[in-house]
Amino acid sequence: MAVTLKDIAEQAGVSQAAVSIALGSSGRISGTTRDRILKIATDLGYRPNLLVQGIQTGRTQTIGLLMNFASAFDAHLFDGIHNALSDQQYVPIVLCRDDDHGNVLEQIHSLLDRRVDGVLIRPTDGTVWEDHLEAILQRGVPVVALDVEIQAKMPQIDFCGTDDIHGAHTAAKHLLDLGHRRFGVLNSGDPRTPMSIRGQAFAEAVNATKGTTCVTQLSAWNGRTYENDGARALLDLTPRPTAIFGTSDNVAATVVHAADDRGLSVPDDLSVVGFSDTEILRSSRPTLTTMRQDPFEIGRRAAKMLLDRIDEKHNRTASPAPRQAVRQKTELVVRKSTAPPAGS
Amino acid sequence: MAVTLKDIAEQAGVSQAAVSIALGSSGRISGTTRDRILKIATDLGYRPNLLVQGIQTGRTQTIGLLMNFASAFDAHLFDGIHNALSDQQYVPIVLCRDDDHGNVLEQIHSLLDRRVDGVLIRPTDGTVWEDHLEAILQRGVPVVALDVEIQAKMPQIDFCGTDDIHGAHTAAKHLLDLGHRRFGVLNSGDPRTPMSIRGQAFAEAVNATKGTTCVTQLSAWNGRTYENDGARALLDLTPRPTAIFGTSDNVAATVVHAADDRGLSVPDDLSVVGFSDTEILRSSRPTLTTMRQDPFEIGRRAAKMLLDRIDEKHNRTASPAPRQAVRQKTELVVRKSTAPPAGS
DNA sequence: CTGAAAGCGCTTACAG
DNA sequence: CTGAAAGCGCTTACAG
Repeated sequence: MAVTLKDIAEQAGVSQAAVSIALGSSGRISGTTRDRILKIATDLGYRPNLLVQGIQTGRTQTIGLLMNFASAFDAHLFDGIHNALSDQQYVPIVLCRDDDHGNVLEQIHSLLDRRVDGVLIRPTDGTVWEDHLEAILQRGVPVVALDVEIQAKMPQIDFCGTDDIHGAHTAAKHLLDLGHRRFGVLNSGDPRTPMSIRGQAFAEAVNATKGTTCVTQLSAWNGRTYENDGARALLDLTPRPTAIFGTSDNVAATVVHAADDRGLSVPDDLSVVGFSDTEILRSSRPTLTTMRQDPFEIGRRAAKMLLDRIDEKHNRTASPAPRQAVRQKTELVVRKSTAPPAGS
Repeated sequence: MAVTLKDIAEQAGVSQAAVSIALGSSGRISGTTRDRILKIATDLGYRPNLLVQGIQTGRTQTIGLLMNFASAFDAHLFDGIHNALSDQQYVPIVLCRDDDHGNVLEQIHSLLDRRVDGVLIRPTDGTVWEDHLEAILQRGVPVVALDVEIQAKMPQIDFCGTDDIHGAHTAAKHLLDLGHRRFGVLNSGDPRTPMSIRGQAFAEAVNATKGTTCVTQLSAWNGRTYENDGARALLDLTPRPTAIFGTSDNVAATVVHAADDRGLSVPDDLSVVGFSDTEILRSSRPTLTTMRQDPFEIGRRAAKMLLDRIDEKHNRTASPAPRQAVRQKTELVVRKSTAPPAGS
């Protein structure tokens, strides 16, 4: 069906090996025959079979991507990854946590069986990644963690994500500078997630100032949205916090809504800070003060790190570079949801 | 490195072909040796090389997926696809429109070169898909269109999406029943998109009732969010519409915001209906009346249709089934953004 | 019922 | 500088 090297070889009157070499980069074939072969290949619409090349060269130009999609943040992460990959003719096989078939190990094997050159993984949910990653590392397949750092900082696994601690400190400073002293933090469950890291860093930062209080609440994630319960609990405190740090824009939005339900005005009665600067919330009322992340750039950078590792593995020149952990800085975006506390 | 059939054959003292047959389904090997071979395979941790199997059998257990991610709707679409695929040990190579590398044809070749068994495609943006799809169809690779129907209804391309016309009619009926007669429709650019189809169907439905007016406006999509300009233009009409149909939840949200900016109350001064029932907007204020879609089910169904076509192709029993076009019904969800017009 | 051989479409040593 | 051969790890006719 498809055109093969053999077809070209027959038309050109040379061996199949000669065609393979002519089409390859290692200019081993004289200019004139080479041009002739190339022309025939083009005319016939030749396309290499990447499966065979993969077997032969040990490179499939394919990576595995393990991540879930829920928000616009995730979408941008993917766009960045896709952008870096397509620059180098790579494509991703994308697998996500599936409630019915939660077997991560099987997914990893599914990637390995297809001989992916590397794996990009966003290690969310409670999975014990350290165990599952064994299979990948044994095969010598590079792995990069995306957005969420793997708890046991394995020396073979690079990381690319956000400087959550710095971001949370900046948010804390913003609110402290405005004069706030009673804080609430709205967090999510898993201690490994960026959200938790932010929440802890925020609490540390405000606690370093005398005369402050800071109460942390958890917000339940039902798989699709956050519940309002955590936000309500914070607003029911006596005395009520004057400022609440939402560890993501989405939980921050639940605070705004809960305040609205109680007739509290943001920012007059309550200041709210989010984290991410997701576009979808840019039109929220009031507009949200937040720490801007650049998920596209995180995705792009992470994919590049992975591609570099893959190259490194094939050009066995020097010894491999040490583990890299890139943490991108966030930027404070002040909008209408923060103000000095009432009566200050 | 990896365990091969040869390794197993040596340990078992049989030929490599025997191992291949023993591991396959066609019980051609006697029970006792077969069990022995299976045990050795398990002990050695044998995993088949799917690249080789792909070359050999013509099936890679891999499909190509061409779609962009932006909203939660897209994420659910993907979840549904993933769910159906993983049921059958399939994985998707996911490619999306990339502003810098917009060459769809190259992406298609990139999939074909990797010998995907089928392609699932969401034919958004202005691309002339009919042309690009040639390359796929020539190879005999099945294609299913997802969510957006390809304009020229090619007989080889199945479709799975939403019954937009029925949904728009239902929305129109809801507002007409409430007593509205002056309508606005907020739409998006491309006439092939579901949004446009909904807008037209809505206008038709209300125009079928005497004494109604219906003005359509376009809302600009800046690649990440919708601008408010279209919504403002509708609110500036004299007389102002009493009800606006947003052809997606996101544009409906811009209407609510624009109304808010003008001090108009929803639903007292203005009724707004959305389309999709995206979770992220369930917490909007006021909560939005909308036509609920089930993107998970659309994705799942579309992927199943594709897998069926792939099977059909390999089990050349009967002649192929005719083109299928599945349009899922939507459900009207009445919330707080719709009410009878003022003064009625 | 089982083994030896051919073949899938390439690349890469190895001879001339 | 070029051709013929071997090999990647499988599956599937084809002989015994």
